Amino acid sequence: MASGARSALTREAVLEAAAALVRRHGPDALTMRALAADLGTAVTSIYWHVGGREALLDALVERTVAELGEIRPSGRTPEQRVVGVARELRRQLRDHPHLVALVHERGLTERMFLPAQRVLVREAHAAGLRGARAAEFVRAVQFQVVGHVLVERNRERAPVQQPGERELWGSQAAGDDPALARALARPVDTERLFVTAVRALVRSLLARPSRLPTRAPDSVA
Amino acid sequence: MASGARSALTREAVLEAAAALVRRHGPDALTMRALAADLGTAVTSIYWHVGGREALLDALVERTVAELGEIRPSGRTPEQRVVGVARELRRQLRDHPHLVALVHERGLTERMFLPAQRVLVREAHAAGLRGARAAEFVRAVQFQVVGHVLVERNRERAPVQQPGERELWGSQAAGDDPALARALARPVDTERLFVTAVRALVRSLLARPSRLPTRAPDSVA
DNA sequence: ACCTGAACACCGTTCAAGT
DNA sequence: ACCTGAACACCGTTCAAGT
Repeated sequence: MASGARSALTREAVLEAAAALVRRHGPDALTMRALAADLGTAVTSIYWHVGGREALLDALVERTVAELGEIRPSGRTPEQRVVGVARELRRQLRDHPHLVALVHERGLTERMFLPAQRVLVREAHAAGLRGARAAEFVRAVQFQVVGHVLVERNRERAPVQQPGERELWGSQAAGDDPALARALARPVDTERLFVTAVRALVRSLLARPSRLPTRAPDSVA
Repeated sequence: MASGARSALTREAVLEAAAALVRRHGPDALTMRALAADLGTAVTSIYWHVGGREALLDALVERTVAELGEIRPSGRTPEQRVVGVARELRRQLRDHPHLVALVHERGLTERMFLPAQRVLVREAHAAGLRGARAAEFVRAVQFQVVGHVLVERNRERAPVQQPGERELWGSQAAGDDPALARALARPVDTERLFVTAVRALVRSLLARPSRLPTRAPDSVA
C-alpha cells in the first residue's frame, strides 16, 4: 500500500502517510509498524526522521491544525458574528473528527483554538468589551465551543447506553410534563442545541457593559 | 501489594483492586497483568470473573458513577440553584479526574450526567419552563458543564504549549488593549470562568419565557 | 547521513489442562 | 465452578551493525 516507495524517505513523507492512516482508520490504527509497512521501510527508519510515537503525534497535530481554514466573521451585529464564528469553528472541528481525538488525547485542546482567538478579540472590541472583560468573553466562548464539540464527539462514539435517557424518560417519570419527557427521550439535535447555547452565552456576556452602539470591526483580514 | 490475598477471588474484589489502581496511578496503569499481580492471582482468573478489559472498564465506570454523591440545590432563585448544581457537579467530577478520563474514553459522558438531570428538570419547572423548552435548557446546561470539565482536564494535563497564549499575547499583538493582552497571557481562572459562563447561559435561557414568579421546587429529595 | 534486523520488555486474549 | 501456565499475536523502543 506504499505510494511511491522508491524515493528516499522524508520527514514529510512519514507525516503524510501517518495523516492518511489516521484519516482512514482512526488514531488507534497509527502504529509504528503499520506506518512502516505503508511506507515500505523498516520501523526504525521512522525513529531517525521524526522520533518516537509521541513526537510523531505532536508533528501530526501541528500539521493538521495549520490546515484548518480561515475563519471569516459575517453578520450585522457582534452577536451574529460571534455565533457565526462559533458555528464555523465547530464545523471545522467536526470535519476532522480524528484530529479532535488526537488533540484531546495529547492535551492540546487549547492549541486548537488559537486561530480563532484573534477573531473573537476583534468582535469583543466591536461590542464595547475591553481588558479583562474582553478576555473573559473570549475564553468563555472558547471553552463553550471546544467543550461542546468534545461532548458531541463522545456521544457519537458512545454505544447504546444502558440506563439511557431513552429508558429513563420513556415512561411517566417527568411528573406532569409529558412533552418534556418526550423531548428528553428523543435524540439531541446537537446543531440546534449548540446555536442556542452559544447565542444565550454571547447575549448575556455582551449585554453586561455599557452597551455602546454596535459597529462592524475595523477590518476583516 | 495484595490486600487479603487468601480468600477466594470475587468479582467485587477485582473491581475494588482495579478502582484502587486507577485512583492511584491513572487509567493507563490498569493492565490485566498489573491487576493480577495486585490480586495475587493469575491473569486469566480475571477473565473468568469480570471478562476482558472492556467489560472491566464498563463495570468500573458504572461502579464509580454510582458512588457520586447526591446533588442538593440551594439558593433563593432558580438561577442561583442551577448555578449551584452546576458547581457541585463540576466539583464531583473534578474529585474523580481519572473517572472522567475513563468515562470520556469509553464514550459514556452522557451516563455521567444522568443523576443531575432530574434536579435540573425540577429547576426548569420552577422557573416556568416546560416541555421542549425545559428539555433544551437541561441539555444546554449538561453540555456546558461536562464540556467545561473536559476542556479543563485537558488543559491541566497539557504540557507547555509551544506557540501558547503566553507567547502569542505576550508582546503588543492585541493592538490598543494592553489590559486584554495581559489577561490572555495569564493562566485561566477556571472556577471563575465556569461560574461566569454557566450564569450567563442560565440567565439567558431562563429569561426567555413568560417570567412567572419564582418559587422553590416542590421538594428537595 | 541514513537504513536495517534482532532483541527487549511490554500488552490483551485464547485455550487446553488442571482441581 | 474456579484457577492455572503456556502460547499467540500484537505493541513501542533501543542498539549494534551495516552502507
